Amino acid sequence: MTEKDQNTEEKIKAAARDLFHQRGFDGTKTRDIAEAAGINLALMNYYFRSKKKLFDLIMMETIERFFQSVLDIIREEDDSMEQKIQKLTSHYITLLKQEPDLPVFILSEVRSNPSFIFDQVFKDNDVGQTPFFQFLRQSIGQDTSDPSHPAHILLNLISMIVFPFAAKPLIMYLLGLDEEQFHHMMDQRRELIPVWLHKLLPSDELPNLKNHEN
Amino acid sequence: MTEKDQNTEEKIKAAARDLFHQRGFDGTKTRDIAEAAGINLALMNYYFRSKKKLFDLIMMETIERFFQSVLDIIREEDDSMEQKIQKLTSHYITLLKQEPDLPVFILSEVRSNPSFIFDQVFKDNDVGQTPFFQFLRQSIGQDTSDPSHPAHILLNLISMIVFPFAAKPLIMYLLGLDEEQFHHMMDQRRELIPVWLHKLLPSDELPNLKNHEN
DNA sequence: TTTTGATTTAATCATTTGTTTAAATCAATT
DNA sequence: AATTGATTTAAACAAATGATTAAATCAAAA
Repeated sequence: MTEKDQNTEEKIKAAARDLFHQRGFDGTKTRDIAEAAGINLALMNYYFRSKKKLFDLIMMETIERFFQSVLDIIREEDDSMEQKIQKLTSHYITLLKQEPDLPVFILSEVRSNPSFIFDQVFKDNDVGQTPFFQFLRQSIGQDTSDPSHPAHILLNLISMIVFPFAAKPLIMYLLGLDEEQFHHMMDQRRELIPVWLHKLLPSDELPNLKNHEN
Repeated sequence: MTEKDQNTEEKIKAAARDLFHQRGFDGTKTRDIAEAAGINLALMNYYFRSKKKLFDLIMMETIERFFQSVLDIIREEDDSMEQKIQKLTSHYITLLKQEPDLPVFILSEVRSNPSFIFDQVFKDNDVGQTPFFQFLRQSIGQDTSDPSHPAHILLNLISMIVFPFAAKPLIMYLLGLDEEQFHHMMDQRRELIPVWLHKLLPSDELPNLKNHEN
């Protein structure tokens, strides 16, 4: 692996990542990747064996990058639940402003491949084994018709953060926004979502979400 | 157009709709459609000219079907805003429980084609020309940092309704739900979302969303 | 400088994929 | 029953697509 080779490999990965994120696996052609990376068609197979293997690599890196932050933020024991919510909201709005294609890419590729993608990524980092998620799953057994049930509240948090980016072109079209106005609205949601989430809870103490702090 | 012909045409459309909704345009092969419909490959071209034309037809019908209800519900002048919210929530949760593929299908196909899909559908029904959307667009010019700004509140409503279905496989995986538990949670959200939305507003009168009723 | 191994290229291959064609079949009318 | 037009079929085509090959190029080591 000389300097140039590494360079070529990275150029291919970067171009492939862009295209896969924008157009998905089926919508991306090997010749598109080669052209976007400025390399010979055969080099894609030389470095990554096949389109599918390249895709799997990028998919794994993408999922890992996307979900790693949840872990980091949730595990920080010095933060209160409110602080965690603020950090999650802020982090993901920043991320999605830069890469608005991520939600639809992940969701549309997950519908074909099922859980096996996540088994791969989550078994190493065991997101699911976090006290937070254990608490969540255990609470599923209980009455989920409670308006402040943790599963619903979490769903609402994720929905309010992610959906506007997933539906970005549609929202811009329907509300008649330009790129700048859209970003401005998302910046406002960075402050507003924690406020809204707080209103969804019965008291100031967030009794249903607090499980291992204060 | 004899009885049998109409039948064939409908069989093709039904099979194509299923496959396009599940796998998108690029992921659906003409031979898959033929096999699923139980017809000869050439009949797809005989009845619909090309895969693209068949797709465009189905896309238009799907979008129209999906958004027609918004219009019907929003335009009903005898309903208060709270009633409209209840009707919207209930209607779309019923629809998405039956067809959970719709959100990802629409969002992933819209990312390639831009607004031109909606121009087609919305110019006839002029969703955008509804007093509701005119009010919305006009209010964009004003201070959108207001926590109860209509654009944000509407975004939250749509997000809370649609996102859980868009992310259905992921949510089932992370929360460890089976199909029945997931549907049960969605049924609960039918009642809960209007309650939550109400909490996001400053007073009982929903001052920012009421524009042409009581 | 020569050698060696890695990298890059142009050309080609085999398969998949969307579409067409010409003949066969069917169903209604004469 | 024969005719007519619509529908269905099997076969084939051309282009697109993912992958491979053999030769050319390059860069470092001998």
